Amino acid sequence: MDVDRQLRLLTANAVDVISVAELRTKIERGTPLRVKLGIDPTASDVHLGFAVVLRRLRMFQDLGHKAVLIIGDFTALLGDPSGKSATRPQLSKEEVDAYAETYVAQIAAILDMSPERIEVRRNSEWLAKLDMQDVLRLTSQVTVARMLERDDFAKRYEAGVPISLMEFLYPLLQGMDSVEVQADVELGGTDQLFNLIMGRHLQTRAGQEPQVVLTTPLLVGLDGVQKMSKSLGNYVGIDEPQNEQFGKIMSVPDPLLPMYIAHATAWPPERIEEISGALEGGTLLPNAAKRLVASAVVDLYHGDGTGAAAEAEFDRVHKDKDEPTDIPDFALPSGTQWADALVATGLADSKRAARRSIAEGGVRCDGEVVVDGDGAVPDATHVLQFGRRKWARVTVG
RNA sequence: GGGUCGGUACCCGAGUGGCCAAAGGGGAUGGGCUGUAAACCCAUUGCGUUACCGCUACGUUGGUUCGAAUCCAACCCGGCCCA
Repeated sequence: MDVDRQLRLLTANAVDVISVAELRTKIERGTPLRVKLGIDPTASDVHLGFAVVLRRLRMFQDLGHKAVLIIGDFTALLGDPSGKSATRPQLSKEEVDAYAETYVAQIAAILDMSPERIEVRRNSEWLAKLDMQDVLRLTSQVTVARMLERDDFAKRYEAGVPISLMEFLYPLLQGMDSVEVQADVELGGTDQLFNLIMGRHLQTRAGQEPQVVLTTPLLVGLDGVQKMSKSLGNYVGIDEPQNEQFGKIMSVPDPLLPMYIAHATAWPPERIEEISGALEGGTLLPNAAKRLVASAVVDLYHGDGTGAAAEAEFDRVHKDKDEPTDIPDFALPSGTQWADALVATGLADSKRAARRSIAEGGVRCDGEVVVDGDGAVPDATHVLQFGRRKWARVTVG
């Protein structure tokens, strides 16, 4: 593929590219680039937000370049402060190992895992060996003023929120990774910009050609405000059931649509422009656009055709107000009270919460609003609905 | 190291002896409207079979008191200023 087309595909919808000229030069050499992506094994679910940068890496792979995946098993022990306005809890080695394993398994759904296209490394490999002298040499390469330029640090410092000295080490260690694997390019979310640039700085100091830095946007989560993350619960996991994914995407606030169109799917740039253009021009309604995105995402992670099935199910439940097809079953002893049944099926968090919802008319049994909060569920099989979205089938007796 | 201010529920934050499971806001949940969007309106928001009853909870531990988030002591953690 010619260089211009490669550049277009690789940089489309990216936020920062430092720099396009450097990237062009590297591509023109014709040798496969080593494209680094660091993953922080501190959570177990890969979601659409992280998929953004993974898809970008996949694109590099498809164009003949080599992915260098760094599992930050050592840095995870420090806790990356990025984007958090607080120090992240440190994890034990065992936790990190467990997360790393499930992570890599899920990543395989997006990346090309064939050995000639990917190299997976753990940064404990080299970081664990550093002695105090190495660390001192490393810290001497960056000034405090430079560190405080980092947006996150600057804000926290300004706000009087604690910043531990250890956190200053994080960008340095991540930069060391780039030196160690001799990265040509490093990818990351926009919150990683500072760390990525640190890689350039350290590589230059080490006499290497600096890596090109390419950042992708942070996908905003379902709440419409904060970046998608597992801990905020505003995410769509790539592992989630198709109906779940479809429904979640349908609940994305409209203003986020252009972002989801551009980054949640694997559409080529032309298709993205076409759809976002239609949306902007008013020839495509938000609801319809959202359906396209939702369907495309489901197809992407569950196989072609599954998006249409999920859409049909969605209409069945939300348009025709029918029961979903995949309601979980539970068996309960005769005489179980409503509140206990709601807790036992996981629909309610506590009996108090269950009672509250019953009192508010938020619980239905076989389509009828449950009124008698103190009574028992009659013997038989019933379909319970809690709120609009939670369902359970119970067989009592 | 010294001085000073502070640590309250998911988050922010009020509360300085009983009327405090703890104001207010955010978030979340349920309901209405709707396109499982937004905006808006109503309600709820520690747990326990209703409860003005019990339990748990205001950094930790111990103490004073009939009674403590509130007073005392020690300790732990943090911000700011000085060194």
